[in-house]
Amino acid sequence: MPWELKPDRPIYTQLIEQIELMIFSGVYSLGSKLPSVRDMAQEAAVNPNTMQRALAKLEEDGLIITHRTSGRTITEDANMIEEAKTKMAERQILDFLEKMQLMGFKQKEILAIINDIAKGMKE
Amino acid sequence: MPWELKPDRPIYTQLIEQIELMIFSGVYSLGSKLPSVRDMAQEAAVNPNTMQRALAKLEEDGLIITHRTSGRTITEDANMIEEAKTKMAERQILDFLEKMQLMGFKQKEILAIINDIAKGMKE
Amino acid sequence: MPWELKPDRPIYTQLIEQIELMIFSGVYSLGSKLPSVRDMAQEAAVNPNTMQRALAKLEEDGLIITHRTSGRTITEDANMIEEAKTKMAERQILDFLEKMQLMGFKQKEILAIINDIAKGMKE
Amino acid sequence: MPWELKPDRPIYTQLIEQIELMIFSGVYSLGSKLPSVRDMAQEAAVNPNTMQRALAKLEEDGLIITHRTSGRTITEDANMIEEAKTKMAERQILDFLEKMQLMGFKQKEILAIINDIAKGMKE
DNA sequence: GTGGTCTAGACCACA
DNA sequence: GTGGTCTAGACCACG
Repeated sequence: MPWELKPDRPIYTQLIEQIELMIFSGVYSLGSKLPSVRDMAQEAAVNPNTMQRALAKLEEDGLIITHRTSGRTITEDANMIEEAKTKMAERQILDFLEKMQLMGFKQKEILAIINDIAKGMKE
Repeated sequence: MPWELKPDRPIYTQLIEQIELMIFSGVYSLGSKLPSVRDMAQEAAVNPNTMQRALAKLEEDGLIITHRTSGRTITEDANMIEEAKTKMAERQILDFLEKMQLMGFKQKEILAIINDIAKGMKE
Repeated sequence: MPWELKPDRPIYTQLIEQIELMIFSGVYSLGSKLPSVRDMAQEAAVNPNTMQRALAKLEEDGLIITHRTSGRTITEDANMIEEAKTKMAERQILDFLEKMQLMGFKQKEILAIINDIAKGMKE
Repeated sequence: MPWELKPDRPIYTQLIEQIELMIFSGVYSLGSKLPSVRDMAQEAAVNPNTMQRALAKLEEDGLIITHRTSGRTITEDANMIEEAKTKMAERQILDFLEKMQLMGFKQKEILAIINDIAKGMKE
């Protein structure tokens, strides 16, 4: 899972998204311990402050728990995670549909196209 | 066709999108002349600099042609337009599918969800 | 309204509180424009980043609205402000009562003491 | 008397508060001997260093006396204790009243609110 | 000139 | 060694 950071959006938001994805997909499992801020920052080739900002947001959202002097862990609340996942998915979909409609595509067209493309992708 | 500008994203990108949409949907037809920057800016209730910036980007992409002494026209190259539209759509879709898969959704799930949500949207 | 910053708690939280107080008490009225981040930072003798952090939190809470390139204004939503004020008051009171009880004071005692002291204060 | 430690504030300050409370309320009476640091630490399920730190602060405030070779005792000076208690209470109350007034609450309002809330709390 | 982001580097409290 | 905060200074996008 390489850290892909593009310069077109704030880095810290991309960090948030990618860490969320790692949580959703089980790379970081329920209750497991996260590396230290400094380590994660180094691995992502990012300033520790930036990584800290991302983690702070994730904690605010309840996905991560900070133990003041002994690192951070992923929440053990599966519902919390499921909720965040659903929320993220909805936002993705709505954004996508809105853009496609702005471009003049009708719903039928969108579904047809996406169907076609999806066939060609790896499972 | 009201100009809908939200304050959460750069104005000029929204202008680009909306003008593109107008081109794609034929509000501005092939080869037709665009209003002056000032007029367009005024109609959109936007700073002329901002409108200027949007138009510059559209020209860069080949959708608009600037005639130094006589304003701007939409390109007459239908292929160019179709190409721009397709290109934009493809990138949207691929980005979307990739993110959804990273989140752990299978193709069937994605299609099911998007189908559901699309039903609730305005045509 | 001098900026009183003590070294025993994070500065940015103190900035948040003091700006909230200024909003609640009308120093900054509904819809009025705030000074620039840099100006406010200078006035409070604080790094602009720190002031920015405080203002970002206030915006997150809905008390302040950021206009991307033209400064910030206080929300015009009186309810929003009233709500924040009530919330802040409740937290103050609960914190206070909890501490007093921890110290062994009964409710009657607390009320008696506070009554006495309040008499001696300026209206 | 269970040791209630929350992870949101420094452990050692919570230890201080709880030990103070035990002194104020007579659980540890004037002149009585305290358990060893290790025992207290174990009972509170806390690192001995942390307990040590809390006791050091209490000694600094004069509530506890360290006898280099024979452990610690509570001070025999009743005035000292009463003074500490009163001092702490006064500061709590004044801070509280000041903040509430800054928020624009009149004394009557404060008393009314606090009265309401106090009713809902455990004795 | 406005807000937003990022970095580098430092210091602190805590356990 | 852990997270948290702060500063200084820089750069960027925007209008």
